[in-house]
Amino acid sequence: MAVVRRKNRVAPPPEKCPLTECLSIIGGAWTPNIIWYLSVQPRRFSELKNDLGSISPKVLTERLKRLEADGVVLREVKPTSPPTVEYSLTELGNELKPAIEAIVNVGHRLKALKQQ
Amino acid sequence: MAVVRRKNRVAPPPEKCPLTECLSIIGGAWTPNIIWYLSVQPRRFSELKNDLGSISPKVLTERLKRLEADGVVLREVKPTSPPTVEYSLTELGNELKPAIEAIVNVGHRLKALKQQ
DNA sequence: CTGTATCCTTGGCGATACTG
DNA sequence: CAGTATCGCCAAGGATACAG
Repeated sequence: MAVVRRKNRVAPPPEKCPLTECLSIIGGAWTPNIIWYLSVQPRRFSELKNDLGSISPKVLTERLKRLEADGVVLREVKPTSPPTVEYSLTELGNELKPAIEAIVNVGHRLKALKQQ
Repeated sequence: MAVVRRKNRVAPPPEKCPLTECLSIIGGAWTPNIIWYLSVQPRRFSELKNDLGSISPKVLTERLKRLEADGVVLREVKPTSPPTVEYSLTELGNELKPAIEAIVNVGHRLKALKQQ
């Protein structure tokens, strides 16, 4: 007796967690950074490679193909010499920007807090 | 001659990508979902385990310890019988909510677009 | 420049059993 | 209930070389 018991929970989880759809797109190493750089301006393969530092071309190709298949990134071959390829965000890709920016904002705040 | 060359890029990448800080916290399997559920209400270990479905206790422990060390999650042992432990978001943890919600919103939109 | 093709490593994660 | 302790896997990612 006199056992203290916790109150029963009233609310079950309010909604099955709906993160999966979006995370399946922006998940994976480098992907958020790629979207971040493309959100600033369209960029070429080698420009992205430089932006990202140590990414291997294989992985960059993989990510870009995936993003293109998801309708997030547009790939355009320019008739220049030598041929160049320009990657940009599609309209759908731009919908990801608020999410990325929210992450960036929190990143800044966390960094600030840590330095205190 | 008459070689078509692309215009030089004016702007270099505007800012070193600032995603790392935040992604090091919400990155990793299950982590965003844990924050998502905790953002609704404080929850116990086994409640989270149920919420998350197939997560193993080992991984859940790992994640919670990490989040606690990052100052994102608060762990409180309640003097009940049997002893229970309640996890909740700290003030810092609440700062992650906008990012999570942005991801959720995009997830919904992507899902809607795919179904068309 | 823009990728492919191969090979190899690692650590994140799952499964299971067990403890206080 | 709330976790540890072990074991093992395998797929994501890195390194490198090569091709159109």
